[in-house]
Amino acid sequence: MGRFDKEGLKKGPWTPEEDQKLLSFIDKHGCGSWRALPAKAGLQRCGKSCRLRWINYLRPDIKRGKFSLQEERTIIQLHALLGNRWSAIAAYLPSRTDNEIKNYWNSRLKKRLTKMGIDPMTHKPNGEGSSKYVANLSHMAEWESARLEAEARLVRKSKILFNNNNNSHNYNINSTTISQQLPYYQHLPCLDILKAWQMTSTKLPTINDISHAILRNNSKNKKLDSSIPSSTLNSSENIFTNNAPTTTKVGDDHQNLHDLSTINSCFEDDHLQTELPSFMQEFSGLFPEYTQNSTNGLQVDNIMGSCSGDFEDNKLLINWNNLPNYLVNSPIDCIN
DNA sequence: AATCCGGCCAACCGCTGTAGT
DNA sequence: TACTACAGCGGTTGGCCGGAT
Repeated sequence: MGRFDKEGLKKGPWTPEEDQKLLSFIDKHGCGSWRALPAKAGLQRCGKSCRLRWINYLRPDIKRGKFSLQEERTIIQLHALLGNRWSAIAAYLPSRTDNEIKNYWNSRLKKRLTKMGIDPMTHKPNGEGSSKYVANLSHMAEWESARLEAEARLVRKSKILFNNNNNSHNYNINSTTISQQLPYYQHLPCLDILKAWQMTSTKLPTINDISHAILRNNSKNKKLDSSIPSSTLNSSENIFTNNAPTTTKVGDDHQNLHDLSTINSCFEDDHLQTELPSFMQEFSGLFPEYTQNSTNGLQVDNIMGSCSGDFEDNKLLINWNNLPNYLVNSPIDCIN
């Protein structure tokens, strides 16, 4: 049964016995090194194959079965924004794997769009199509790419911080947690903060907000059991409710002050504080429906708080919610 | 009943980016 | 700085299954 490569490693479908071996090994030891895992687990497979089997099939949080209408819509809209970046799309559908989404797209959604007269690659109508659909997506694409840029910048920052303050993030390598399978940046406090902000905050955070939120998050996680990764921030918790530095009373105050100065210097030490406001200005005129009339718009007096000089007098009305969330909830009649 | 065909999906392959040395 | 090893990603393949003929 089964195929074998020239090194004697098994290929092809996994048997229930192999699954069981892999599961129980990961349960006991975690999945630190995929290369070393098969030998230790008694499997005649390459590490890559084990990793794939775990990520795409055995992981306990995987949702199997039919995609819901909402999920379909999310995939279509995110594909319009992100293209074939399946892992990025999967990040917005946490219980689905990139492979599953890719398969679903290739086998069904692509064909469905084609049938509707929409080019599945460009998301533009081949002939007469829905202009509303296309107009929505091109606006969204602009916003999303801008947002991704800003997020990437923050990730770089947080990575620096993360390395500098690494002693506050002691992940338990041996614990079997799903978050271990996430890309490294999803472990970083900064994105947690952005996520939480996007879901809960009614105002834009300033650099100070972000800095203090990072500190609170770090301090909180110092107290948690080490088996709980720091990325498990409760999405319903608004970490921006406490903005005043002097009232931050979490963890060791001395350490907080030290961490805060490190964070602030990181934000100050290159272009972030000048880039972000000008980049926001660039986009402020693009979408009048978001900058002027949106009923859900947010009054933004000073996007970068005290860090921005030029931008202080500009008042924008921006719906600065998480764009993919917006997309998921926005109607696109032509699809359903 | 046998064969064909298309849909579906798990798994593989090869490339790329990154961390470690 | 260059090199190596490895993880992760997206494209592709292969095989199973069910419906049509």
